[in-house]
Amino acid sequence: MTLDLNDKQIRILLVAEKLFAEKGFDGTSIRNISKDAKINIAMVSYYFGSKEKMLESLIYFRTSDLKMQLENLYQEAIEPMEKINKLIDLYITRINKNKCIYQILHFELSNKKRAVDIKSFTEVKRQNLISLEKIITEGQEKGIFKKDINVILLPPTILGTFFHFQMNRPYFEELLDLRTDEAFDNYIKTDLTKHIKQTIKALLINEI
Amino acid sequence: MTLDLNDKQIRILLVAEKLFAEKGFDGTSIRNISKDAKINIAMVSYYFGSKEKMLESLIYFRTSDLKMQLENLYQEAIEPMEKINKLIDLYITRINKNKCIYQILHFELSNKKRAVDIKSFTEVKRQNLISLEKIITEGQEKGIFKKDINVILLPPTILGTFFHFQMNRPYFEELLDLRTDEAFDNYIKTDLTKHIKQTIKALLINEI
DNA sequence: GTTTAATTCAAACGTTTGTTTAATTTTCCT
DNA sequence: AGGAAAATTAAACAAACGTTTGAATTAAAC
Repeated sequence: MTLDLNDKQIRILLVAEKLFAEKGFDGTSIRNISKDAKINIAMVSYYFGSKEKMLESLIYFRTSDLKMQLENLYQEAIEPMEKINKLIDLYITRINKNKCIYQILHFELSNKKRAVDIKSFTEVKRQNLISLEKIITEGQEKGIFKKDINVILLPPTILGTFFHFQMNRPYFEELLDLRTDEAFDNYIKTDLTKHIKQTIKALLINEI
Repeated sequence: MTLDLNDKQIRILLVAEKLFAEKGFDGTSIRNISKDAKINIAMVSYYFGSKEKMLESLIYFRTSDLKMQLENLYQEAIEPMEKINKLIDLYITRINKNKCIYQILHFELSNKKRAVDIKSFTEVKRQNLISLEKIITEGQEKGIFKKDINVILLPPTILGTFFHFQMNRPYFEELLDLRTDEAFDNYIKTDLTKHIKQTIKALLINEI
């Protein structure tokens, strides 16, 4: 699958991304999108074929470049624990920068109504897992990490903790008194990131 | 807020719960629900007033009894670490038994389109946090848990890990070769639960 | 048994939905 | 400049949406 999108197509996708994230795919009409993007309602069908195909284009547009990021990380000449920390930073920064598409994916992945093509995204996850496994093995061979680690369940803990915090934003905003966007983002960058790093580190090095 | 639901109303809610979880609130029509529940389409408006009010009734119906469960746990005469393990078991069993409503809540909590009344659910979360804080303090006073623990971020790690695993079910089904519902549920009850318990234990007792 | 209230139903309501049409405008190439 | 291709438009399409209506049926009360 390849995408060759012009400026106008990208503008439509950006508006659609925002609205899908806010109101869901079914909760957003083509008329909503065309109004915000200041285009005619026929343009969506003209450029993408249909509303669903536009969603597929959007997902591919936002996830296809993810592939290479973790592979590069493995090649860096730093300690395994440092790689893990960088990996967590990378995940949080990346997802925080692309909240909308991950919000959409989060819903669409568990939606039985549409069989939207997310093979490309699954492939990304598989690749990332392989990179993570390599880092863990490296750390084990150096005697830094302990032996029995369920690598498959590490991403759910890293991503799950972060997503859960994002999904319940209003609740944590009030609980932690984070009234501005800046305060909330800052808490993620400091306390939440620190918590996740601590959690994973504890899992990797402490014998229990 | 109180609810006095008759058998037919509950039957409607159960069908709605299933469909909302599968296809989303906006992705499910009243006609879908009435067909599956074998009732006339007018009955939803007749009993609940509107589709949105039905959602509110459903959320209240499913979450109002949650309140007391954790309070009892704190009172039990067992070690703090054992209480934490029981708490994790309780969360996983409870959510696993009520997958549908948590799937719905997960989406509705972050949906800007509807301002559905979830105050009752927020209150449940607050109460649970207080119970958890009491357990942690008890463990710290006994010298079992370490001092600086970010209690607020423990539920996101417990619940987030579990939800992330549930939300990406098709991916993990293939990755872990869990082809039947039984195999999947069994993996949750054994490996995933063990992983979460290990994670939290490592956070509570290991100095880093 | 009659009356009153609650329930159920088919039909219709006015909107909104995603998509298509056909005419028009703009862009690009020679 | 002229003609083919691409882009844009308003209008219309049938289908689906949530909700309401008013008559028919059942249940409850006296």
